[in-house]
Amino acid sequence: MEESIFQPYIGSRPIFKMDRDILRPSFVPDRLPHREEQLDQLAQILATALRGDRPSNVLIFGKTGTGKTAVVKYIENELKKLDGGRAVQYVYMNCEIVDTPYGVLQNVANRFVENLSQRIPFTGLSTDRVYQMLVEKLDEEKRIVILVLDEIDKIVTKNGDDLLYQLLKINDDLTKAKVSLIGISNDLKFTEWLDPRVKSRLSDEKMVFPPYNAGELFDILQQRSHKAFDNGVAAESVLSLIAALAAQEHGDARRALDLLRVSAELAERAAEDRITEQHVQRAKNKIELDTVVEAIKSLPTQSKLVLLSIISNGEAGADRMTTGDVYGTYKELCRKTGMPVLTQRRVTDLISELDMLGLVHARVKSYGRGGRTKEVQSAVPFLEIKKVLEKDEFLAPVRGYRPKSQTTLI
DNA sequence: TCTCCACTGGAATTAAAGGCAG
DNA sequence: CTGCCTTTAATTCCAGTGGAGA
Ligand SMILES: Nc1ncnc2c1ncn2[C@@H]1O[C@H](COP(=O)(O)OP(=O)(O)O)[C@@H](O)[C@H]1O
Repeated sequence: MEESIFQPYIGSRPIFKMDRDILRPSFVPDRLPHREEQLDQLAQILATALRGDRPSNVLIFGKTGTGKTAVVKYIENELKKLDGGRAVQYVYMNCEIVDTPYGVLQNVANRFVENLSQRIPFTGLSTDRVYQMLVEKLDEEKRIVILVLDEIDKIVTKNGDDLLYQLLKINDDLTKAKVSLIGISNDLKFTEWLDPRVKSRLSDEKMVFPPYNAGELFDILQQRSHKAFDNGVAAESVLSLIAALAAQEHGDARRALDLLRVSAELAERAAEDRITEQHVQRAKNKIELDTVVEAIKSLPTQSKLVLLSIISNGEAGADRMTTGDVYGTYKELCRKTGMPVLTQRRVTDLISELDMLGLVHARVKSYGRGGRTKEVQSAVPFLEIKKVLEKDEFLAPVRGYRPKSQTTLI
């Protein structure tokens, strides 16, 4: 083989076979260990569709990586195999990505539009109008539509349950077609946000996906690694380690598979012929840092300013601070960067968002006479994150910034 | 019990993007 | 083409609420 500048990076000959796709989250294996019950239950519910009747609506609960999406997709594939006439159609919608009523209706309707020129635009129309177009499209044929709303809690907490109310009674407006809803939620308590009528209609059937324990994760990993690697690449001891680590993370199978994939990539890059426990540990660190770095890169500038304020204060020796302290530093950073200064009300919300992303810790605390406020603390390593933040061109003017000594810091 | 410093919920505003009727 | 309307995201404005130390 010719010498090329890419040589060191492409790994001229693979040390071991690895089928990356098999380890990706989008891959649906032909067997889902430890989800037999759920598969059965869902199959039973949806089998109705094959007889031409509308299946019950289903509400599925479970933390991330408990196999909810995998089970739904699996049944979708099975159903398609049996349904020759294509009278049953699946529509999958992730409400974390499409999180507005208009967006959901528009996207669903567009699945049924083949003619590009007739696609519904992403803005401009009224929501009612889009709903009407959706109804028309659906009713063009006799069919059963199974609408899967993943992360359904996201759209409810953000926009209320009006959209769900509308979708649940869409069958009243349809004559030929019938629609069933499958809602998938991470949050067991999200039904508290729902109108009781919406709640009962949506949850004709309820399913709960418990987190996997280490043993179950091990089985899942073993099944996948059999497919993805040659024998011996991923030893049982390595798989148990990964399973144990993922079990600590609320039994997240996605985490486990990510760990396995990244470990394998590290092993491959080091030109070793098997995955070692060291690779796993390194993979864990890499994934953790990568996730945080990605989250920060995609933050809007204002959030970056708030985060930088928190980090700078922390660096200056005040690990824990109040909202007021953050806001003080934030205002100064805005001045130096020429960015507009948002109100403290808004900054409070931005801090809460950073907390949700796990980038900072924030909890409300009362200091008696000192008032009641959030106690804020950075949750990310100062140096690395500062480097990432400072790559933002808007933050260029404050590279190397140190806050003025603030006596009020806790 | 008083009071401090924000938290927090909600309404209102603003600006962007874009369809549609005249 | 113009003016008007819709949705959405981000933000401001307003004001009631509250935990606990002095
Ligand atoms: N029982 C299982 N057997 C094999 N793979 C599984 C199983 N449960 C989950 N997975 C895999 O774990 C990953 C995450 O699962 P997913 O269904 O997307 O989780 P959720 O939707 O609950 O967040 C996917 O790659 C999926 O294939």
